[in-house]
Amino acid sequence: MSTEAQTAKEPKRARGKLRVAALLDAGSAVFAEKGYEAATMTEIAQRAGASIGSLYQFFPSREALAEALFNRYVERMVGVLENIASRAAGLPPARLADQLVDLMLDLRADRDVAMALFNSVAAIVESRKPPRYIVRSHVAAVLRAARPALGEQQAIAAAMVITQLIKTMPVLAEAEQQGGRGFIAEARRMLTLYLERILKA
Amino acid sequence: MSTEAQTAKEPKRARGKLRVAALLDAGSAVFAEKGYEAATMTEIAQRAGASIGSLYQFFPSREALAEALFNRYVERMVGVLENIASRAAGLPPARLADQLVDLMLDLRADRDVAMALFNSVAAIVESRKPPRYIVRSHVAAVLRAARPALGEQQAIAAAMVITQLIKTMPVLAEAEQQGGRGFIAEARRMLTLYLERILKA
Amino acid sequence: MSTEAQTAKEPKRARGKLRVAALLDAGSAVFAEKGYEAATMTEIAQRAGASIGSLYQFFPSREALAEALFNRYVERMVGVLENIASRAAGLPPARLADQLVDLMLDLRADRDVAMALFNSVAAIVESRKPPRYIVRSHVAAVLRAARPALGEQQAIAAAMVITQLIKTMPVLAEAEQQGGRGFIAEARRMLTLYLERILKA
Amino acid sequence: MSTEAQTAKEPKRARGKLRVAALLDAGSAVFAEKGYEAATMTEIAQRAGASIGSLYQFFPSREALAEALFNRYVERMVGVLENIASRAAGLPPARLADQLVDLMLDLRADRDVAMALFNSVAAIVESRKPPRYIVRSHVAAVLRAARPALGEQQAIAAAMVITQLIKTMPVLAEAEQQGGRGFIAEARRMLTLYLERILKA
DNA sequence: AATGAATGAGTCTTCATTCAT
DNA sequence: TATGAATGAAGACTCATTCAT
Repeated sequence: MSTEAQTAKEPKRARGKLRVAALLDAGSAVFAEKGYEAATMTEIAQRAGASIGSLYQFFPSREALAEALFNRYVERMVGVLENIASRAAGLPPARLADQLVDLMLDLRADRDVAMALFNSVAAIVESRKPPRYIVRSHVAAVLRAARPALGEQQAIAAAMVITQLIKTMPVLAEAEQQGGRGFIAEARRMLTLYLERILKA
Repeated sequence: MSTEAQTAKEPKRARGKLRVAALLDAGSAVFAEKGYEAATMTEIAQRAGASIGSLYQFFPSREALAEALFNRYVERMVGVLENIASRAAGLPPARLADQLVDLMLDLRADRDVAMALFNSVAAIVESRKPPRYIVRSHVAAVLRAARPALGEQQAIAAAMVITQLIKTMPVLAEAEQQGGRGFIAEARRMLTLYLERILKA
Repeated sequence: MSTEAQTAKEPKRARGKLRVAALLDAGSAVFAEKGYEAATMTEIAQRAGASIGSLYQFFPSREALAEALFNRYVERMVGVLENIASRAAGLPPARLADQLVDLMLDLRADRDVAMALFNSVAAIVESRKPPRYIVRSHVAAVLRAARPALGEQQAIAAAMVITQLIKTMPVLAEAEQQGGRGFIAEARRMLTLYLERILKA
Repeated sequence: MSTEAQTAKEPKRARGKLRVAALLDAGSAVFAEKGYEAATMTEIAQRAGASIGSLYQFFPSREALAEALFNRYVERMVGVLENIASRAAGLPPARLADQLVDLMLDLRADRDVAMALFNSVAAIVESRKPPRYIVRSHVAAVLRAARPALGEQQAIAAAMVITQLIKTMPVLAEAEQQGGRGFIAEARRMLTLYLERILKA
């Protein structure tokens, strides 16, 4: 209920850091598999090889764990987007489209957790602006790096749609694993067509 | 293996039919608001003005209710898509894009439930092929109605991506309600560009 | 809770009698299969091809149905025992033992329900004396018919043990169906030995 | 098919062991009083002075508790029977009969639970062979200890009937408490007569 | 009489969280 | 710090029984 999830405690020693990493990974896996509500702290602790008490030592509530996981996702995402932005100038649209598509394919696992958590966790939902807009604004930054003349409003609107489109990559990837053909290629095409229009002189 | 959720029971009297309709609407609202796991049968019954026993009379499990709701969504979606297909021949790409975008905006409420359920309900996940592919294949039918020369494989791949793109409309619509500008217009543009390429002679 | 189970309503017409018979048979089957607590009125009605309302028309409570079933068992039992008593004079012990053993084997199905109900139904438990002692006293009557000189107290004590022994016949019969050999024969032997001693001049 | 009830969890601390003992005793009492289906986990927990959560900590389901109780019964039974077997050689039939009768009278409480559970619990019913045959085979071992020349098949058949007979002791004992006379004595007589025949040279 | 919808108390079971050891 | 036992509110689901049609 209470909106303000206590934040995770910083581990002071190496042993603690390992434990925290294991707990985050376990949480990531379980949340992704079962969703936020259906995931249980007990299972997360078990999968990390820790006791339930130990889990609560570092993450004082399930919400705190979820938030930590979500932040990790946003940080990784932002890291990659900044990297893309730094290399965006002069990149042909098709190449830029590839980078954005591959970004989501690479971070697929992270995205699964993020999705599972996004609509469920109060602390995340209420601080919605930050995470959602952070990613979008970094996509906008990529666009403006590729074409500095682009207006800010236009960059934001375009970034919004692009963000939504590339978010669906994991679904397409899975559909291909199930035997589908050419889904991701088609998405690259759609994105390329759009970028050509947006970024053209 | 056999996760066969018992299916909804058909009401045999007038009163029952009204009840079922009210229960479906309540379920739709609650699932959409809270997600599958967090939604409680008690709240759904209350919101429909029924007792918990009455809810279980017609939907023998939460899963059965979810499934019924999902089916309702697919049916509505298919209905509209068939309608679009019947009028697709000769329609300019921009018009077709509008129809597809508006479809999702109109069925927004239904789609919210569908999203909430899709990844959570075993019965739906397991029968995933039908629902997911049903919508996709109807989008493909629209494309082939607009341009009969389109190859089947290509129609399917394009339909997949288009389906994913239009699925994000509700998010864009909500973002606009929160003050954003031009998101949906930008999505129409992306889709139009893509359709022009796909459907061009 | 209330100890006094309303008794079953008498059907006035032929159609009603058929229905009652079907309900009793269905009740017998379901109680025997699942036990008193686990048996549900709904299933009993269904198995009899009747609606739940129809079931309650004739048996105003689950307890009333159980009691009717139990009475039917006692009546059948008593009927056979009276028949045996009428032919008991001069019968060799081994023949008498056979009759008693066969009695239980023949009424096996009835006995399964009776067992399922005996310890569970308040109305039966509280009126315990009648049913339990009725059977026992009829066994005692058989003994005294076979040997009139037998004292009443002794006849009762012997009848008690004999009753308990023959009650186990269904178990032995089932064990033989599962591949066991000679169980019932051995029971006949035990009973014969005992009767020889009890009935000898 | 696989009705594998999760089994009881072993307590790892002293406090847990006390709890488990109290829970087993409470379960034993309640199951014996009300039968498997009618016994509620809430009442069992209350009677053990524990919270419902505490009960489920060690017995993850009602079935698991029942199974643990049943196993305890079989173990105790087997313990006594092995003791009897070790002293059976040369014992006169009347003494052996006494031992077997007293065994059931002593373990009366355990037997009441066992009876309550035997026909109700899937996990027990399905593993029926082990428990049922374990007791029977230990009775057979007693017989062969008393008379080594006894054939194995004959020992088993006799043990089956003897097992069934002595199982009825609790009923007889209760009937005597209600004012009856000589029931148990008569049962001893029946068993003695049978053993004299079975064990005679 | 027959039918089936309505009710809601009561059961089992789960799980986040706290705390003693 | 680590562990695991304790707690109890909460939720899914059942079912005997009643009643309107």
